[in-house]
Amino acid sequence: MPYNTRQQELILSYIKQNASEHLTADAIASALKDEQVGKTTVYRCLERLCKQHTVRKYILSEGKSACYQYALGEDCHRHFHLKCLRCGRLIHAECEQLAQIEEHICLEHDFDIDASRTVFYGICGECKKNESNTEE
Amino acid sequence: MPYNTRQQELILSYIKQNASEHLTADAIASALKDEQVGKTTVYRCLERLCKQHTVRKYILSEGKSACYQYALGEDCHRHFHLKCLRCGRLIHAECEQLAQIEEHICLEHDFDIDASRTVFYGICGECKKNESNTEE
DNA sequence: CTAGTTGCAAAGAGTTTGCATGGCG
DNA sequence: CGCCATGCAAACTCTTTGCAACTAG
Repeated sequence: MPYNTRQQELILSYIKQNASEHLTADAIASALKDEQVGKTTVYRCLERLCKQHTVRKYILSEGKSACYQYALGEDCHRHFHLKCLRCGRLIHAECEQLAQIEEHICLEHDFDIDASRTVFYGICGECKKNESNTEE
Repeated sequence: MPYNTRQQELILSYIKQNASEHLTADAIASALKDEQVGKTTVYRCLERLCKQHTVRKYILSEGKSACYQYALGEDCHRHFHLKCLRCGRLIHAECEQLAQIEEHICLEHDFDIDASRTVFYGICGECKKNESNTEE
């Protein structure tokens, strides 16, 4: 039977307020350091919140921190990540058609995609523009 | 100008011989410990081989070792890769609808996907079947 | 009360780096 | 010979764990 603690409230509240962003455990701990929330607690809370699917965990690149994001009520909210190989920018793509990719691959290829691990690599629009001028 | 060293030959040769498997840096180092190949060298060699696209690096599970696999000569620009997080199997998916994903992301998200770098992570059909019996 | 929660410090795992040595071309 | 490659040890990063103190229900 889970308890309601000050720290847990603060962490969840912070994640909700920043639902549009990817937050690392470290970022959350830093943001709440004035409120006296320990880093270990942040990790343990996030683990709990993930288990109950309140928060989604993304592993965007190896060795780097995992990212967390508030999982809005509707679970059709899965999104994919586009990572630019040139500038390194990470774009979150939320889009109906991308959700269909998941379905297609599941039905036709018998493969359940884990969107939290999957990253599309390529070149973003900005870099495409710059590339036409500046050849590498 | 890269040099040809004994260690590099051994590492590449081992990866080629085990092209059907996903190998961790540690596994490679262990397999070659009799041949006097240091772990640091394995890491640095793999890094080089990845850069020249001779080897592919996979992140199969968070916190765990990355895996490496020999990238066969095949032209991998035309299809996508599905990597099973459970069994490590790599599936090459060639399919008209997947090609449309590329187009969709290019047109709607202004992002040119590099299919040779992009890997979909998830659970394959085989593992899904096994999973229904053995809950984790 | 009593079981879940906290948080410091320390352990851990995987990977990277510093630096002196070794060896390819 | 010059320069890249090697390898040990130590550093590093992110995360988990041990354990005693704390607190919600």
